[in-house]
Amino acid sequence: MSLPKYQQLAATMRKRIKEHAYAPKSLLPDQNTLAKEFGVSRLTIKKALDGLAQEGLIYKQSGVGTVVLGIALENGEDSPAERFDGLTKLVGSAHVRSKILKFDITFPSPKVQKQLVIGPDDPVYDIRRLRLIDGEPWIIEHTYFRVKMVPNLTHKILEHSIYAYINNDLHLKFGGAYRRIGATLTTQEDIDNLGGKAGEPVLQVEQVVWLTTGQNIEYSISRNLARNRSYTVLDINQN
Amino acid sequence: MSLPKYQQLAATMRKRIKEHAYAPKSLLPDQNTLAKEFGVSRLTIKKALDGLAQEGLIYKQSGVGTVVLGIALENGEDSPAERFDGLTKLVGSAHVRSKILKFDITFPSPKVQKQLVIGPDDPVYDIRRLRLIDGEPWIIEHTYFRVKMVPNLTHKILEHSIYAYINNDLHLKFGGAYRRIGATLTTQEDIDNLGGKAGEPVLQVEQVVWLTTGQNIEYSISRNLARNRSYTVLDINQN
DNA sequence: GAGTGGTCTAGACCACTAC
DNA sequence: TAGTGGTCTAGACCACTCC
Repeated sequence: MSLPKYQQLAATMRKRIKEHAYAPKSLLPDQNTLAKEFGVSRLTIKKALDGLAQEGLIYKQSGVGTVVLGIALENGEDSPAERFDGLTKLVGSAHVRSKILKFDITFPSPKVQKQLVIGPDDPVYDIRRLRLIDGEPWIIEHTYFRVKMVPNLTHKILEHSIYAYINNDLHLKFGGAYRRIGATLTTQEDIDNLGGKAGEPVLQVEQVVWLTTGQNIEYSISRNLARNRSYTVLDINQN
Repeated sequence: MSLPKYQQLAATMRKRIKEHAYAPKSLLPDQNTLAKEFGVSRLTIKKALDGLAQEGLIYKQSGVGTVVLGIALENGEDSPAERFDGLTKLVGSAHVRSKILKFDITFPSPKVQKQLVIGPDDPVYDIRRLRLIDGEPWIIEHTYFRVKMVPNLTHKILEHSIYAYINNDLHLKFGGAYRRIGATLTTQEDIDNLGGKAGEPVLQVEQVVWLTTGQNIEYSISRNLARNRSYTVLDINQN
């Protein structure tokens, strides 16, 4: 337990809320009372509550108090952090397999140059993988990595988790991603690999991922049959 | 100017970053230096920087410093706050018109009961609107509001902005939303109203909106032709 | 070892809500 | 008027990175 106090407090409070030790729609004890109970300063309590507010578990209103919401609970743990762990960690590596459809090095097309903010002479890996969950075809991923930033990719790595390689072996950290979600129809490749029919709707997620250094590392397009997966977002209104 | 100091500081720093007074990829002055420059405590500086980090403008690394990223800039201001202002405010009320396709009161179906967490006897408005931007059909919205929470809806309100009515007249505040984005094909209604063809892909956004009190207020399904609009997400990796 | 950001405290004042 | 959460300070110690 070397977590900072405010995170430990947040965990405790989260547990109490989920176990309804604090009833939904009721007011939490005020921050001074909580500070005394836990033997910490009020600011530390506030910081813990700030985190819970961002998760949508509580709502704080000056002059009134802190209300227990308990809504985000029902919509299935949608921790934003998991978004950067890749499919393998999300579903569990035991269930995911990858079939490599293409593994090339090329110079980037103008579109890829623009997305990765690189010049035409900066080579990229051009990868196409079919991701299977429990043997069922699920997603086609078309990914471009800068060779300079993700060197020495191998078939072996591609068959497992690229993200694990980037995090654990290259020690690179994801800073964020920009995603565009759209609807399209099946292409011949979708039909061949995903088992779709002609004219079936397909959900497409286009994304640019960058590191904490601000450098773009990946541009990818993921496609799956609409009946297999949708994209969910939990949006908490700050202000 | 009655904004808190840390927000004013954040605004100043944001401006400096966007004007490249702090060059991208360079290190910001350290927090103690900034605290002296602005004549505030270090914690206030940190709070300002925390905000900028959440926007994806900078990245702070303990033991190193604070790097200027300047990436989110290019992807077009995607302020999450705007998500709760509705289409009218997003595009500008001068450009938006609404054609009311349906305006009823009914008892909720089992599905709507589940989404709004209400009983079968709690009446809801059943609204279908075609939203037009600059005269062009854009989105079909199928919306359910609890009558108890959004009383006295009129045709006049529906033709303008429901969200403005909820915020300004009812003084209710949105707490958050849960959205599911999926891909489907055109229905007959889409073809009739959006001008789509049969078998064309449609982007569908299903959402449940709740208030700061935790009560669900709205369940809605929005549909638009995939060629007209996609859904974008900016995702910053916390940790 | 020097410098960075992260955490934490004790105490203070403020704006807001409610009665 | 009393109580709430929001802000802010000055000062302290820590873990971490880099030289």
